[in-house]
Amino acid sequence: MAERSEDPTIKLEQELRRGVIVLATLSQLRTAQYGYSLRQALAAQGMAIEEGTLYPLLRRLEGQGLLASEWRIEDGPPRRYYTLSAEGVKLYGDLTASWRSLVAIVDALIEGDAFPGQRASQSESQPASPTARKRKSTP
Amino acid sequence: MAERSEDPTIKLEQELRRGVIVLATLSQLRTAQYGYSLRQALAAQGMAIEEGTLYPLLRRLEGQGLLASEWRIEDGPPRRYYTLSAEGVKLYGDLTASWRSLVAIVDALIEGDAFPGQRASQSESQPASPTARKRKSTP
DNA sequence: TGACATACTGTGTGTAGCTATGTACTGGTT
DNA sequence: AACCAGTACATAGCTACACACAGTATGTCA
Repeated sequence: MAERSEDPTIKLEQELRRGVIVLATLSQLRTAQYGYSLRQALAAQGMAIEEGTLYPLLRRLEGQGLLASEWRIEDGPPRRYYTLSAEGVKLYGDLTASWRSLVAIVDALIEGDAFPGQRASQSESQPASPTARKRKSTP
Repeated sequence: MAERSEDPTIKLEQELRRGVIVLATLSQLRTAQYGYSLRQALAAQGMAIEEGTLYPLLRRLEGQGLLASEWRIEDGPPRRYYTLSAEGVKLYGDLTASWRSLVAIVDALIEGDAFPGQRASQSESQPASPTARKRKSTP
């Protein structure tokens, strides 16, 4: 035995969260924050991120020119504060738009054919025909 | 050896989509489908998935006991039809719930402190987390 | 007979989160 | 002073996975 991680639910939920980690991070960096406070702020809102994930992420985003950082000395130890760069602001806007359209698509998919129990919001826009797609007209 | 998109936007949007691929796939398998038709159905609803992604995914999910499959011979070539197993149905329910709570969290984050541009006013779907956001860590 | 769409399989690669660990400073307690 | 917990950042190895880029084979139509 000793079969670990045979519960796919956890892994898949992690995968779900994985995609939005960057978006969540950027959303908090509209005001300057340092890693530790950022992590606490995210956790307080239900979006916990491990240190080993967050710190490399911040450096990666900075390396891509999306964040700017600087060391600041206050009373405590030196802290590296991160903020969105101009490029980061633009990307954040793009990502937000992508997020909204993705939510619309997925919501439509999971409510596609009636599923009892719960409903989330409106989903009207898809005239998707369930059958009759055997033929594809191509230019 | 082709350097693909140095544009981080593309990559990050891919990461966004990555998490929901399983959820989208499962949502369509409440009725039996084979890979190719599944792929077309998803693409028709705005959720295109590459073959090299979808087929291994289906086998992986089957290996985890979430899907059941069988070959069927009809007029065309043999097709492997997939459907949700009992376990898959349960996981699909769990994942859907996770998805909804994630959407609520992320929506709260990106609307956290007013950002000009666009807003999604009618997305008050979940009364899930009336948490005290606007947390500000001030040392 | 070719050309193309259909339908599935396989391999390689790059990205990236998670766990675990290391380093260093701070403030409080004994 | 020595210790320890919390703060704050960093790195290494492991793992999972989406995608590109092939292949293989069948069906249909000009």
